[in-house]
Amino acid sequence: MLLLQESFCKMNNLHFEHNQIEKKWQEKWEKNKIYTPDIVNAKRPFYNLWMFPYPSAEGVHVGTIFSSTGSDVFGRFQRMNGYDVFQPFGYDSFGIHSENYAIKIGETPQKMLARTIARYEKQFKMIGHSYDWTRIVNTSDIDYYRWTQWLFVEMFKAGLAYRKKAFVNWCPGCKTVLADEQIQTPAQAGKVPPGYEKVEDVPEGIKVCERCGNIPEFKELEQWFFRITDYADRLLEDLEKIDWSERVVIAQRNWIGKKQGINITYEVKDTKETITCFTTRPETNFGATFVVVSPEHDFTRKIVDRALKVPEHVYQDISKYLQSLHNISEDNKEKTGVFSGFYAINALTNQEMPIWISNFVLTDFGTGAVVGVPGHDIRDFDFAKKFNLPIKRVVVGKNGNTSEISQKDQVEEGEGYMINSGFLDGKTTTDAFNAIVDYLEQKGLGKRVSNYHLRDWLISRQRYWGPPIPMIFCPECKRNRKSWFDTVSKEKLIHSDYSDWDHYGWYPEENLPVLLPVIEDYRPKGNGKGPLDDHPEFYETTCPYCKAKAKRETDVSDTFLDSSWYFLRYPTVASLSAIKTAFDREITSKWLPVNLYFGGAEHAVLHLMYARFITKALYDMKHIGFDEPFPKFYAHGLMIKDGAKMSKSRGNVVNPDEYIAKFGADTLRLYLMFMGPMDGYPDFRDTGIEGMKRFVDRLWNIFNHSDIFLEEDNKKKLLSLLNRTIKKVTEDISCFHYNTAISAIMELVNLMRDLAKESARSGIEDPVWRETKNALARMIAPFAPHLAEEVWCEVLKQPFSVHKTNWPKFDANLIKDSEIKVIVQVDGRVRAIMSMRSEDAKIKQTVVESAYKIKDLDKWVKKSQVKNVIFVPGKVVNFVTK
RNA sequence: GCCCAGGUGGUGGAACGGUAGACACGCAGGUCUCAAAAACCUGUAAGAGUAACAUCUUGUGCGAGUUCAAAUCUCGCCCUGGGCACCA
Repeated sequence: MLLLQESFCKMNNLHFEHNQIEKKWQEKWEKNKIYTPDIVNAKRPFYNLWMFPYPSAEGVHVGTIFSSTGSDVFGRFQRMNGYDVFQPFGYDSFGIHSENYAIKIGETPQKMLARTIARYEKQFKMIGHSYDWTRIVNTSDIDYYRWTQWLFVEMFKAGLAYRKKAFVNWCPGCKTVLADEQIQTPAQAGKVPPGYEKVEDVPEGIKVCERCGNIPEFKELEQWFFRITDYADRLLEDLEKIDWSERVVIAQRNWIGKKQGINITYEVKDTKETITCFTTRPETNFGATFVVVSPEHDFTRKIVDRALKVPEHVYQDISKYLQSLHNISEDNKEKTGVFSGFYAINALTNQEMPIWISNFVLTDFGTGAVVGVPGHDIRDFDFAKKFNLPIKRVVVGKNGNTSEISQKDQVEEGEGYMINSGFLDGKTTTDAFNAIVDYLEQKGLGKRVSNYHLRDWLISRQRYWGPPIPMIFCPECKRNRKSWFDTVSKEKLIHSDYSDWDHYGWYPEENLPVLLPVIEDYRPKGNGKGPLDDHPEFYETTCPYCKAKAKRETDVSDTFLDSSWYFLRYPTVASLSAIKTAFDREITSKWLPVNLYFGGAEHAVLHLMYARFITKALYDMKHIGFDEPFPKFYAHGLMIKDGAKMSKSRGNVVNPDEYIAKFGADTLRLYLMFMGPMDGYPDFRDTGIEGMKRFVDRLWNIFNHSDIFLEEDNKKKLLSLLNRTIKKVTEDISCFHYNTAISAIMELVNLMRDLAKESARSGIEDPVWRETKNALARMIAPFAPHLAEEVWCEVLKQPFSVHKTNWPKFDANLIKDSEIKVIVQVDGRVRAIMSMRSEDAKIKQTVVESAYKIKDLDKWVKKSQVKNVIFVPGKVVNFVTK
């Protein structure tokens, strides 16, 4: 026995030689294509999708691996549950990130990407993910972006793409347009804008260019837009029918920002003019005392143009005021204003309300005009105070809750007076709202409307590295106009947003792609045009319809368009039909919608919104048969380092390569998954990874112990824990609680280790021991795929591959313990723990009786004192004396 | 200002009405060794208490409440992280 104990210690000194073993299996998996499902004939398709990365120059960091491993664990789990798992991989390689880095290192994006993609592939293969490497999608490939262009054309044909002048973010440092996501707070960007010393000195609300730290300006440019606002209601309503992480649903709901209200039209005294104001609180309109229009409002323009006559001194005041606004910088949010000289009539009260012109009102929200109800709105109140306008409150009945207003006390001090609207008494705010809106609509004074926070999607980029927008401007052509009429409803055609829409035509589908030419001067120019605008050999063309001289669009599309449909491309990409279509109809209906989408919550209102929109548009065009791309989306958290998001500019990026080399991919995977819950924000520290390496070695040692003889009770003990572990691990993986799944496995391994120590015998292996190892190898497979495969094939001598075997099943009968613990409480405090037969523990009388027999219990309670006994079968008995 | 997610040992975290701190990391002591590393064993919320056990008390950001029983449910605060924000 002593000798065997010694041999156990020796055995425990075995190390899992990850370097050779991991590489060996990675090669064998790829060679045998075990992760490549039969796309056409698969019986139980499961599309397991991870948000594809953009191949950044710094390579993969551990934060990326935290996320991708989370997805991979689930894919491997489902594969072992008998699904034909399709887990593809690709690169979001067209776009501003890639281009910016190429500029920085003075190389073309094409050259730079060839290198970074090769590096990414190598790194991802080292981690041992079960990707189908035969179906790579790369958004900058011609075979991909020709279909992105096709998608653009389809959107245009459906009336969902249009041009208008718009203000865009312009970085004076980089001399280029910036995407919204490139504008960050100085703290996020880690950059201090010019004129400030430290990040802390910069006032709140100022955002900067993530690259150079300059404060972006607004610049008016003519741009292509996608009409996502047409889908606002559906994007909102369909949130109900998808199973997404709740926080992402809430983020989308807020981003769409639907507000129901009414546009009330007021007549302007002594003119034929009217002013329409949007309000969500019409029930308080009896308390309206003024109207404010924005400096850009038509009414203001009419005064400036002297179409509306005002006394000369008023005109001068207004001119002076408008002039002063030009000197106010973007970040100066001080409210100023000037009286317009006119009055609007409140039809509800027949009162005259002075009309003011002020930067208090936003031009592009609602109608650009606001009715001021200072008795019920804090900002209206501030405005009224500042310019000495009257303040009125609307009386509220007992049940009404209309009067939650912070400045109530001030108002009641005598600043204003109360009036009774008759619409509020005894009503809730909603009832009052509906009553007044019905009333106003009947009288023809207003119209129910909804306003949204969501804006149309600005799709043009004055950049080089993206798909050229496949449009042609033909000064002559009328034929396009005809086609345009055929496909688009009249209502959309007369939309004032179109400037010269009737001269734009799409590039015929059969002529796609519009190739992005290889040019040397690909840097952004800073004059509001893309680099392609310097290349007549690119933009000079003939109209495909009338053969007149025409000009190509020289802007490229937003990178989010590339990623808004990539999941449709994956299943088709390796097939023959991929040359002829963006996505094969049949294959698409077999594999989509995506069964599980796994990715970061940071894309909540960008990628995830755009992808839903494009899917709905394609559904309406009858290209696909579903209108939600991701019925199930799991939002994982984000790995943190030293309290901040990992990023190169912060210098806190952790490269996984050295950890993989030193500890192995399995150890790193286990470590990352064990750090905390998948939706958390774990701070990466390498102090614990050695402990995980120890666990991997311990596992390896356990598997290499076969000389184990188990006593009967140990056998029972092991079987019971094994089955419980299978149950727990199965449940935990199903809901992405990987950290507790791993700890359950650790508990099983700890028991095995204890048993191995006391049960070593030479030449005998207990069947229970072997069964346990067999199940353990399969349970560990999603987390440590290499170790599991090595053990499965080389130690347990099972047929290749563990990743294609069945997930272990538990036997509910073996989980039941014959002895269970019952907690004995007195007044809710634990005073004893009884061990008893599980059948007995379910019977109240038996439990109570045995509890009374416990020595020392009378220290806490006497039978005579007990007023009540609470009994939870098999768990608790509580003696209540109070 | 609004919305969301969180506050549990020295650390990451478990438990999410029924033994708070599972599982780890770290630390301390020990075994083995000439020594070290590796491996293994023991201890580890705080306090009281004991020769040593036993045992008790207090503890899940703060304050109330519901309950036989609260980290968990309810209400009100405080703090941290994230998102949105001149949105009428």
